[in-house]
Order: sequence, then structure tokens, then C-alpha cells
Amino acid sequence: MSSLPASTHKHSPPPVNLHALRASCSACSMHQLCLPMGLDQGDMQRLDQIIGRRRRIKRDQSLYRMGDAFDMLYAIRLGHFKTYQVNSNGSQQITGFQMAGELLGMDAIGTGRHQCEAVALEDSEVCEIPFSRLEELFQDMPVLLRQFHRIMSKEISREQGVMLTLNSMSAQQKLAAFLVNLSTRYATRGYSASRFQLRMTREEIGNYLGLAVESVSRLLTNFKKSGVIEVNHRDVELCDLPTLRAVALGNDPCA
Amino acid sequence: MSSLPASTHKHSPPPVNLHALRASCSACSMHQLCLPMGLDQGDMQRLDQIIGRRRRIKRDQSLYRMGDAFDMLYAIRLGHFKTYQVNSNGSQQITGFQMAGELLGMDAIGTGRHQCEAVALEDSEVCEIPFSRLEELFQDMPVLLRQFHRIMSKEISREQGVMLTLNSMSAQQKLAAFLVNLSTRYATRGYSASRFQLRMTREEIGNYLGLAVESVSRLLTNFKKSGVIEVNHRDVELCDLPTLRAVALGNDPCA
DNA sequence: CGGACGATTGAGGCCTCTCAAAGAAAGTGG
DNA sequence: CCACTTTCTTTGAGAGGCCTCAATCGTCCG
Repeated sequence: MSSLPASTHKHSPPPVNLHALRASCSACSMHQLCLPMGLDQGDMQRLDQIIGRRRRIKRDQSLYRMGDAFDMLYAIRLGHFKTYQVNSNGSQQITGFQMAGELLGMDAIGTGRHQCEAVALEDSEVCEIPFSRLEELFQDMPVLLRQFHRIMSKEISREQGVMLTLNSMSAQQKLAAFLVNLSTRYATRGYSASRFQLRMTREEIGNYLGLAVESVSRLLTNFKKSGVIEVNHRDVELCDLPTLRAVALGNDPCA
Repeated sequence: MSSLPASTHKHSPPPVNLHALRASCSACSMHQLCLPMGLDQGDMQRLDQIIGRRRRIKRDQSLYRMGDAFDMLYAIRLGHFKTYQVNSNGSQQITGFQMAGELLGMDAIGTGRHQCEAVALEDSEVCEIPFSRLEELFQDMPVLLRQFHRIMSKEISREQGVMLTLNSMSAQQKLAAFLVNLSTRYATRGYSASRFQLRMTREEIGNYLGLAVESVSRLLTNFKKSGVIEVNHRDVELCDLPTLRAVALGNDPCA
């Protein structure tokens, strides 16, 4: 970001035959989940025009770092990210795992600087959304503004849910809730609710949930032995989703 | 909210001599912290016009409940609130303590229903801000919109900070960080950073921080014995703020 | 004055962490 | 393609921080 002049928006529009390659919102499979949700064709094109480019982020690469100046929001087109804050000790605290269709960078609006760091969990792609230009669009496009508010509001709700999880659940409940949450989000995106790959390490899961790596590992093994899930490295199958949900709610059918 | 027809905005403007009583934004001591921050006189009056009334909420009374339809945001004029979600077990999880100048209800925008419950910790007053009318103002007042985004963004950041606190701090650190946080917020409002009253019970503090009441009590006693704080019931004095900050960061000068 | 609520203090137990080690997988360089 | 390193994961044993249970005390309020 800081390595580029702020002239991206001065690029002349690409020729029509390149339009598909440019990956417009209307062509994007995520547009029903993402910022353009609810926009008509015309408005979606206007949004497209301000989205500078799509950018590839390799695994383990940072999209932005703590303290970076805030210019852009990022919509994940493809792949997965984690966001984390850095503790006073220098250790990281993961605050969320984001997947395609989700927006990154909203926590930076308040101060103008990024409050956390976003790192790709696998090779990923994001759409860069210059925030000042987005603000201009807000003046003309109430539907877009409304959708933006919905997204920010839901992020607030999500974090409240995490607070509840962290504070009032046992380790077993936390992990069950985590798996159910992933399942739901994949289902929303048209993927299987019962089979998916974990994009993060056990350590990252533990960090997010406030558990030691060893606890995560042990709990996964326990779930496997109970027959609730099948797990092989990163591959997970939720064999008994109802039971897993029950565990997350604190009803332990094994006990 | 649901008990009133949505015709509040049809009220004719009050006579000028009642204007002061109506507690306009410009007359409010919180206007530099609250939604009207940065607005010029004219814009502030336009905002004033949509703010229906100020409403008194008695101690222990709900401002809104989980599942209530969302119409309004609320700006706290006076007093303190807690917000909490209700667990599957029926137990509550406090997600925040709010004081004058802070906005309540933002987590409801995403779904149109309140995701948590807000209860007054003492007799309080709020300004009711009809959200649909606020959205109309956004179209004409970019400065207001920007401030609104800043506020929402900061709420996201705040919750990320809480996640970090809950996950990676010892009980002692949590409580120290909690006291420092209150201190900072009171200082911002022109009150003493070192002497204030706790508006919440020990149990509510524990609930918020993920600690048992007994732990909170013990820790407060320890801090008192160490001479870092003075505490008498709800009255707290932070005698040694630097040390308290150090404790919050994980450096225990007593150890 | 008495009941309810909140706060404090003590004793004991459990859940989860820490420490330790080894196996498995993935990536690296020859 | 294989040896090597690094990273990730698993499993075991033990310790500790915080919770739970229980009782007492102080305060508020009807």
C-alpha cells in the first residue's frame, strides 16, 4: 500500500474484452454475501469502477500490519485470512478467521490506522476498495450504505458472540462451537456443511479460542473417538452435526 | 419503542424557551465525544431535530431487550449501562459497560433486531435517535456519516481488545486492565482518572472478565494490600496508576 | 428490625496449562 | 528422488490458577 502512489484510480478503464478478467462484482460468486448485496446492475457497475484491482496474497503474507495507515477495505474474493492483535508481550492474539465474501479492515476506520494484522492462511485474492471513494458512493447509493452498515453491525455482533464463547464455555464447548461456526459459514457459501478443510493450524485454533494447542489436539481426538467427527490432519468431517451443536450448547450427550 | 406510534417526528418543534430543556446536542456536555462530534452549528441543529426526546431509564430497567425490533440508536446522556447476551443456559454474559457519550444499539443494525439487552446500572438518560431518519441525514451530511463510521469501527476495535484481554491475560491482569480502562474513560470525560465509583457489582465485573465473584473480591483485596488501590465498597481510588498499568501489561512489580 | 442482596474469606478440587518427548507431515536442498 | 530440517501434531505426566462450595459479615431498604 505505502509502496504505491495513490494514483490507482487514475487508471483508464480497461477495454471491454478484459472486463471479465477484471473480475467485476456482478461476475463474482460472492456478490450476494459481500458489499454489493442488494445493488442493482447500474449501482454494481459504479461500485466496480472504484475497486482498483484484485490483489493476490500468498500464504503467510500480510495484507496489512498493525499501525499501517488505512486507505482501503478489502473484500476477500478467494481464500482465507486470520486477523490478530499483538500483545504487550509480543505474542499474537487471533481475533478472527475470515473467508471469501467477508470484509477486512473495518477496525481501522476509527483511528485511520490498522489495529490488527491480517495474514493469508493460504494463497488468496482480495478486492481493494479505496475507502474515500467508497464514501463518495455512499452519498448517492443509500442501498450500498445500508449494506455497509449491516456488515459492520454484524461484525460487532460476531465479536460479542466470541466474547460469550470465551467467557462462558468449557474447552469442549468452545471447540464444538468453533466447528459448527465454520460449518455454517461454508454452508452459506454453497460448500458442504459437514466436510471441509481446516485452513488454520491447531495452534491458531487454540490461540483464537483461548486454549493450549495440546488441548485442541486432545479434544479433537476425543470427538473422533466419540464418533462425532472424523478428522485427518486438516480434513474434517462433522459426522453428527446435531450432537456437535448440542455439545456447543453445553449439553454433553457423552456424559 | 413498540408502544409508541412512529409519529414522533411529526411533533411540531418546541417553543424556543423550552429549547434548553430539550437538551440539544450543542448544549450537551458530551457532544465532543458523541455522534455530533465535528458538526458545525447548522448540522448539529439538523441532528437535534431528528432526536425525538430524551428518555429516563431507571436503575435496573431495560432500554431494550434481546429480540426487540430495532428502530433507534441511543446516545447515553447521563448514567451507565451494561449490555449482555443471554446464554443457551439462560445465564447472562456481559459484553460491555457503557457511559455517557457512548452509543447503544449498533449491533442491531445488521439483523433489525437487538442482539443483546441493555440495562441501566443507575438512573440514566438517553437520547433516542431514530435510525431511519439518521440514514436520511447521512445523505446530506458526510461529516456525520464519517463520525458514525468512526464510532462503529471503534466499537469493533474495543471488542477485539476485550477478546485479547479475555484470552491472554491472568485474572490479575484482567482486573488491572479493567480498572485502567475505566480510569481512562472517566478522564476523557473530565472526571478524575484516579477516583471514581464502580457502577457495577463485583459479580458483574467478574461476569464481564470471565472471573468468579470471589476472584474479583480477592484480587481487589490484594491490590489494596499492595497499596496500588484504595477500595471501599463501590468507591475506588487508583493510588498508583503506573504500577496498575504495568500489572495490566503483565509486569508484576510485586512478584 | 429483619430480610435480601452484595462482599469477603477460607478450604478443597478440577479443568486446563505447562513441560517434555516423540511421531508425522511438509518443505528444502543436494 | 532421497536425506534432512522444520513445522505441526499427538500423547503423557504433573502442576497450578481459578472455580466451586460454604459460611460469615456488612449494607441497604422496606
